[in-house]
Parts: sequence; C-alpha cells; structure tokens
Amino acid sequence: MYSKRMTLPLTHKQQRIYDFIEEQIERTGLPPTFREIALRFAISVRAVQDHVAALEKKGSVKRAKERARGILIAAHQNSGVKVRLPILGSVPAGRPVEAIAQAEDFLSINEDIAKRANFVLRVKGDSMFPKIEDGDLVLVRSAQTAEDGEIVVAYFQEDGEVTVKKLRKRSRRVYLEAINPAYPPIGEKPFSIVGTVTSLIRPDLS
Amino acid sequence: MYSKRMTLPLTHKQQRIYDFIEEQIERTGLPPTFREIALRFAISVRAVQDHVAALEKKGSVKRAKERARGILIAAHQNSGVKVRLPILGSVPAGRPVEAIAQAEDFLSINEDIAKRANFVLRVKGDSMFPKIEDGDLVLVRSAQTAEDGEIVVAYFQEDGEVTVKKLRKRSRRVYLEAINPAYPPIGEKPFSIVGTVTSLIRPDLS
DNA sequence: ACGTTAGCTATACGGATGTATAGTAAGCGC
DNA sequence: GCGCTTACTATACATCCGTATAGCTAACGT
Repeated sequence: MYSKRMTLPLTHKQQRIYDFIEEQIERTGLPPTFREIALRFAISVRAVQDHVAALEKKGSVKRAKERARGILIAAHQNSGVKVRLPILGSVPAGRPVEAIAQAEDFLSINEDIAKRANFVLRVKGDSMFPKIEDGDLVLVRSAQTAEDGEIVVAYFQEDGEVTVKKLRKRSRRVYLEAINPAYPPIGEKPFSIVGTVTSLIRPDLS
Repeated sequence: MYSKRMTLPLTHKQQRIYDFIEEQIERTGLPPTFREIALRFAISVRAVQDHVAALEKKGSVKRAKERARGILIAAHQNSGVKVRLPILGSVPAGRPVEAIAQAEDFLSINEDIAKRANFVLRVKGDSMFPKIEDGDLVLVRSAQTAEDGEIVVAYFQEDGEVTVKKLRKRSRRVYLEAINPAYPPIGEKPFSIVGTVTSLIRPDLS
C-alpha cells in the first residue's frame, strides 16, 4: 500500500509535457491526444511520440496503446480507486438511503478510508460533543443493526427526523444516547437504524 | 457550492449505459467511445448516440463534442477539482516540507476541504487527546508563524523530531502545549513551526 | 388520429488519431 | 569512433471515431 513512486527524473521538456497532460486531465477530464500536445508545444506529432515514450519508460505515464487519448498518469493508477460518496443534508425528506439521488454534494476520498462507507452526513448540533462537533462530516455504512456502544445514524419514523447518536443495548431496553451530558437519552420515540458511523472528517479544526 | 444535482430519472437501459460509462472511467481512466458502448450492449452505434444524447439531456453526462471519448460524468465536473496531498510519515528524516518526495501515500480529497493544506501527517501518540487521536490524519498548511492557541506542526532542530502541539504565546515565552494533561508543556528545546493544522480525518472512529 | 419518447438498424462521410518510415542534429560517456 | 539519449521534421496510412441520413417498431398521453 505504501508503494514509493519510482519515477526517474525527467528532463525539462519532458516535465513540461507531463505537466500539460496532467493539467488537461484535471481541466477537461480527458487526456490530450498526441496532436493536441504537438499543437501546444508547436512541435511535430512524431516528436510527441518520442516524449511520451520517454515518459512511459521513466514510469511517469501509462499507455492504453492504440486507443484515442490513451495517455494516463501513472500515479493515478496505483493510488487505488477513488471513491465518491454522496453528502446528504442533515434533514433529508425521507430515509437518507433513499435520498441519495438528491445528494447535496460529493466527497472524493481514498478507497481505504471510504471502503466501508456508503454515504456521508454533515452533522449539525453539539449533542455528540466532544467526539463529533458541529459541521463535521461523518462517513456512514448502511446497516439495519448495530452493537452496544456504536455510533449510529438513527431515523425516527414518527417525524422523519435523522440523528447521530450512540446506541445503547441494555438487557431489556435499546435506546439512543448523546455523548454531551446536556442532552438526555432518547428511549420513547421509535426509531430504526440507518447505518453506523465509521470515519470522521473535521473540515475546520479550530 | 451545495448545488443540487437535478438529474432526471433514467430508464433502465439508460442507467445501464450510464453505469458502464462510469465503470470504464473508473477502471481504465478513459471514458468509452460510442463504438465501445455499442459493442458492450450489442447495439448499433447510432442507438448509442441516442442513449448518450438522452443522458446529456437529463443532465447525467456532459459532452466534449466532436472529441474522441468526449463523454464525461456530469457529477465529476461540478464537484470541484480533486486535490492530491502527500501523506508523510510521522518520523520524517528531515523537515517534512523537504520530505514530500518520499511521501508514503497520497490522499485524494475535495478541494474545498484541502484547499488550504499542503500535506498530510499521520499522527502517532495521544498527546493531543481527545482533540487528535492516535492514527488520525491531519491536514497541514505550511507556515512559519502561527497565533496563540493554534495547533501546529513543530520541528525540533536538535534531533530532527516532528510533533503536533498547541502553540502558546505568552508575553515573554513561546512554548508548545499538549492537550492531554499527562504530557508536560515543552519550553526548553528550540523549535520552528512547520505549519498549522487546518483539518482532521479520523479513519477509524471507535 | 396524432405527437412524443424510447429504442433500434444499416450505412456512410470526413476528419481525428495512433503508429510507422526515414531521416537530421546535438550532446555525453568510454 | 561508437553507441546511446534527447529532440526534432516531414510524410504517410489504416483505422478509429463522432456525426449524420433515412429509416423502423412499440408504448403512452391527449
């Protein structure tokens, strides 16, 4: 997993061409064609072939040969698949799992962090302080059940509200508990578990 | 920023084609050509044109017209540029900013979260508990100075060690403070500030 | 009945595109 | 001198590829 990039040093011209390829992918979503590179640097197509071949030999790019726009950044390949998770609002109309189509935004994050998660919730309020703060993003794995002590996303059928709380399972009772002692436990309102919180992102650490 | 995706509902066939496009981009790094889609579903190229036109009309994909492989997932476009930050080990040989070339791994995350950060550190130890826990990833913005109360990455010239602590500026003294009261403040060893911690990621919330 | 949408075929055009052949020129190490 | 690398031109070629023309069937709503 912690594979070192072993890209041999590039010449100035090779670096400029590599940067252009990277920038084009970033900007347009598509790698450039050989001719687009040739046009950009005002050189012949054949010269670009040589440059790209050099970049491939040095391990900076990978080729999808004989395919249009088949120049790929090597670092993009071995860094694992990026996962895009939908960020749901804190007050979805229905059950969050059904509201994914109306996602507010998407979070892109490495697979190893997000692999167990299905969606992301932006948390409002301080009921889980200090573990979870207002504005935090929590990665949620969809689940119908959870163990005692796990932090879960719960859905109240009554009013359609969604909340993040710690699940408590006692001999006879199952209830939700806030970490912040200012909030009382919730035991009366019927709820169902939507998922368990696996990871946390605090965008603004104060 | 929180632009709602207004993607109209897709038919079954359209969804299957959309999924194929997404999967190809994920797997090969390149969007498929019209002919590749046609081959996959054993239909004519013209039929694919109609399907892709429908996907574009419904807002699911964007087109780079008249360009090879010019089918782009709409959600990838408006979600901002993805930023790749180097993850540095917790015990870099020199100053972390100089150790970026030996990055262990890379973290891909949305621009709005990472925009102010230059690199990522994996934190070891519990000196900043409960704000920062063992194994957390902190996003760091390179800086030579910081204000009182900010969480900073400090570098001890003496032994080359790097640590994450809260910066304290008193009338005459500048020192580092752990949040965990079990750790005493550090005031003697000379240090320099490498950067300030802007965001936090807790991969495994227990 | 009529228009609209979904879904499809067969075929064609022209430019885009990767690849290749055959060179030229300059610099470096041995 | 020789081999190697870097960097480049001009030109050619087959096929890839987006686009387009001209149709077709079926389902649904008004």
